[in-house]
Amino acid sequence: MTQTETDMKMRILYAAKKLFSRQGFQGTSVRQICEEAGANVALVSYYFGGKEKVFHAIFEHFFPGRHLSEQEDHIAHPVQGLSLIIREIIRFSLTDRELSTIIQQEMVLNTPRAEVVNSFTSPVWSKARMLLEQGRKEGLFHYESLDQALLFVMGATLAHKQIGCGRTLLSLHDLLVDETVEHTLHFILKALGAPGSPA
Amino acid sequence: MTQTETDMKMRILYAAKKLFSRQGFQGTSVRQICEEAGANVALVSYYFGGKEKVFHAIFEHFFPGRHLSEQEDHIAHPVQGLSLIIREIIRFSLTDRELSTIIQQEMVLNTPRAEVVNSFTSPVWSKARMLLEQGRKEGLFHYESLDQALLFVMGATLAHKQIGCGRTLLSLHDLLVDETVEHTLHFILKALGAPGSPA
DNA sequence: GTCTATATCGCGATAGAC
DNA sequence: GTCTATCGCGATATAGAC
Repeated sequence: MTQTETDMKMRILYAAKKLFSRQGFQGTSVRQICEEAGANVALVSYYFGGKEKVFHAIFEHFFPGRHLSEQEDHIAHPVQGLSLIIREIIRFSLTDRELSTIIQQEMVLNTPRAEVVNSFTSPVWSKARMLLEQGRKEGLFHYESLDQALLFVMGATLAHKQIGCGRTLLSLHDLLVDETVEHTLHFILKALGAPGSPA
Repeated sequence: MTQTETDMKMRILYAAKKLFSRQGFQGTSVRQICEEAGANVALVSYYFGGKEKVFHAIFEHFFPGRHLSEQEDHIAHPVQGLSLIIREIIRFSLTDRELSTIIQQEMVLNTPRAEVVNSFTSPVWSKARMLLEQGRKEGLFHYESLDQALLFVMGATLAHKQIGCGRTLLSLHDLLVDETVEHTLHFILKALGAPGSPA
């Protein structure tokens, strides 16, 4: 793999990631990607073997693979463990907004590609579910239905992604990462009745 | 407008609504819509004047126009008012899942159509924002940032829509409307420190 | 009001020159 | 490794028969 090959491959990858996040997979043509990357139309086939393969390549390249799953094993305590997961998810989705938008798009549209995406994301939520359940047994969390609790946590955690509609409703248009993380975590822990959350 | 015209128009409308929600606007062809509706391919142009117009027609037909905006005026009390809004939004999005999915899709993909959608949905959230602010002044809600609070409320309210990924994570695959409404509301009010929410 | 047939377009992918 | 030219397909939309 020469330097120029890597270079052009990566430029296509970045261009595709950008355009997919803004227009969706279906709404983005190979021609557009190559124009954005300054590459010839044929190079997508040459380097990746098709548009679909570009999508997969983006994922394998940019998804923060073990970043979460390694750390979370170290934390067995429900409150701290759940907090870590939520923190990392928000941090990721606010840092690589393009990739997290792509994930959301595939989920919402229930694409064939969504299953691949799911295989990356669902282990994390599965861990969150475990911690919620364990935390209730230990008297740290208070809720009626585990399903409803998990649903609530997911919704609150991914709130900022759902809000294309709210952009005009918010006075600050660019969310500060740390502030968003802390406030969201605060709301969630309070809702779950976790110890240490002020009434 | 004859009965047969209305009939076929509506059949196309229902077919399009169904397919748009499952495959997205771009992912659905006029041919598919007409096959689903048992109509000829040319009838979409004849009745509506194009695929895009079908989308708008769906919206004008099925969006619960005044259903919310009328009622909410009657309630000035922040806790009760916000509760009503949240209740109605969840109820709507669980009742007409097709339309609410379409709304979500257009928002996420940031389509030109999203702006139209926004004009229907944003007044409701704007009211919610007002009630949040007013509620804090009256000492009923407790939060630091109004933006972050609104964001949280929106995320939690629309949680079930965001969760295509969670389908395998939940043990109950069909959410009961009333149960979901009550639990979500409970979580939100507790997170906001509203009076009457048990610690 | 509904049909067939067709015009026009843009897509993804590739063969083959360089 | 990169280009041009083109193939084959399926899309929307419409003209015109019935």
